[in-house]
Amino acid sequence: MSVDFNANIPIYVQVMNDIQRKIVKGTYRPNDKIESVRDLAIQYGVNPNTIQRALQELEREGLLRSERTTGRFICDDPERIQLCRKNLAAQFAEEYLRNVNSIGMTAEEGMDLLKEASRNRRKE
Amino acid sequence: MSVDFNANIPIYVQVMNDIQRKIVKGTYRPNDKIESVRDLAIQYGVNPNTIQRALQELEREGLLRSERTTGRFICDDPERIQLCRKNLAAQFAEEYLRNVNSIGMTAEEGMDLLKEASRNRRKE
Amino acid sequence: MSVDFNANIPIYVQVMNDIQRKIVKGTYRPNDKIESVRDLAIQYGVNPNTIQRALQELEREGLLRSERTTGRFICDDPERIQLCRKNLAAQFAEEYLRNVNSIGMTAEEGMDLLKEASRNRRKE
Amino acid sequence: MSVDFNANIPIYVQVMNDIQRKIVKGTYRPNDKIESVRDLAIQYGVNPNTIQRALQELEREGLLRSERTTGRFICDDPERIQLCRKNLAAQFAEEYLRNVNSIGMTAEEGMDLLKEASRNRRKE
DNA sequence: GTGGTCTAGACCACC
DNA sequence: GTGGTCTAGACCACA
Repeated sequence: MSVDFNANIPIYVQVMNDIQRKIVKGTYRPNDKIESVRDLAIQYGVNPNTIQRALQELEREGLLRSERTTGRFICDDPERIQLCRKNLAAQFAEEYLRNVNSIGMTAEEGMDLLKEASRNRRKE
Repeated sequence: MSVDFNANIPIYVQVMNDIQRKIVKGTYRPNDKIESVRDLAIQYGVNPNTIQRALQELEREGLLRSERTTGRFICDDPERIQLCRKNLAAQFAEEYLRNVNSIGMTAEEGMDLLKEASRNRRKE
Repeated sequence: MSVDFNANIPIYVQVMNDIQRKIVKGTYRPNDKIESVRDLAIQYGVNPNTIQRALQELEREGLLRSERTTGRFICDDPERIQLCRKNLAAQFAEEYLRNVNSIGMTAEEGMDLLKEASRNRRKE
Repeated sequence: MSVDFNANIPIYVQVMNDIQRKIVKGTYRPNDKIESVRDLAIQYGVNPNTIQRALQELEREGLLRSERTTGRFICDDPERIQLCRKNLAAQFAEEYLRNVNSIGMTAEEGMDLLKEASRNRRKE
């Protein structure tokens, strides 16, 4: 649920991804006002500048828009969000296939592997 | 096939992953002698220090062993390599499930997505 | 025709420019009564404070005068308005020359460029 | 030649524009190494972070590329730079036409105005 | 109170 | 020495 700050990946990217996923998942809905930079900084336990940067990147991607002095808002175009969701999903699948392929597995083996992993997950 | 150096991931990690995958994939076979640091540096087009570090990490994981004067060799224990392969594969699957989940997809949807991506790949 | 609120330029400046241009263009004629702050706020879709500030600046420039209880009026001196128009025009030309110059174009090339842009505009 | 810091425009944008123009103008040539962030910060008399941001934006536009630990380089694709130059020029012309139009001048009057301004400039 | 900009200063991995 | 990240803290215009 929360974000780990252990990794090699810059914090602002982690925050960015987290928010992006909340948008495409629907946790944030189109046209919602997002929390202020300062509030998000407290929530994530990082510096406001770090949040600022994450939000700027999302703005550039068109998932957010900022209205000066009133706050930042989730993009109000559901299609754009859906497109982003599809892109993300395709990206995940592509990465997975590339990964299994790189260790000499066919896509079919990759599918079986996934089924098993999925079963294991359910048990936990 | 080759390694991208655009990414944010340190080059030595990219090299390390590439070699690791060649080992579990069988491109390098158990007990094979691996190319010299100097040769690998030329192959990958990077600084020898970078190769050095990548190989050190692989040694630490037990996939390589170095013999002082004769060079570095692939681990001669096929089981260890198989284990590593399984671990990698499980890791990939786990990551994929975590990803699709984070954008509100079930494992089933993830499977379908994968099938489609797999079909698209074949066409290319 | 209308005013964009995307830009980085403060809204009150945008409004100010818009009104100023309407004055020098003749949309507002000398001695005309301008709409009330409240009405302009509705027209532009912004906060009345924003309009208030824009009008104050125009007063300072002498293009408007306010009469306490009856409202604000366009300056009644046509010469003053003409002067303002010339200044604006010269400012535009100066800026354009500075711009093309900064990317290594001569004034002549700038003229040609303009002709072409003018043709393209007409087509749209 | 130098950059003014009076304006309302953020410093990083001013720096960005200045460098962009030097690139399209040819002051920086394709594949040139640009000065380090620290050096540019001294040259422009601003904080290194400010330079950092300006360069990042230029990278995003594809005019620069950064190679970790070795420095930043001007884009090595002359076509891309030419394209950028044309875009800038068209943008300037478009802006000028919009401006003169907004005060009720035709494109022809705008051309004449420009000729005059150009003559005045030469005299200075 | 909001987003935006800027500074000063620090630390890091990489080469 | 290079780019990159992050923090802490400040100030500003805007509504």
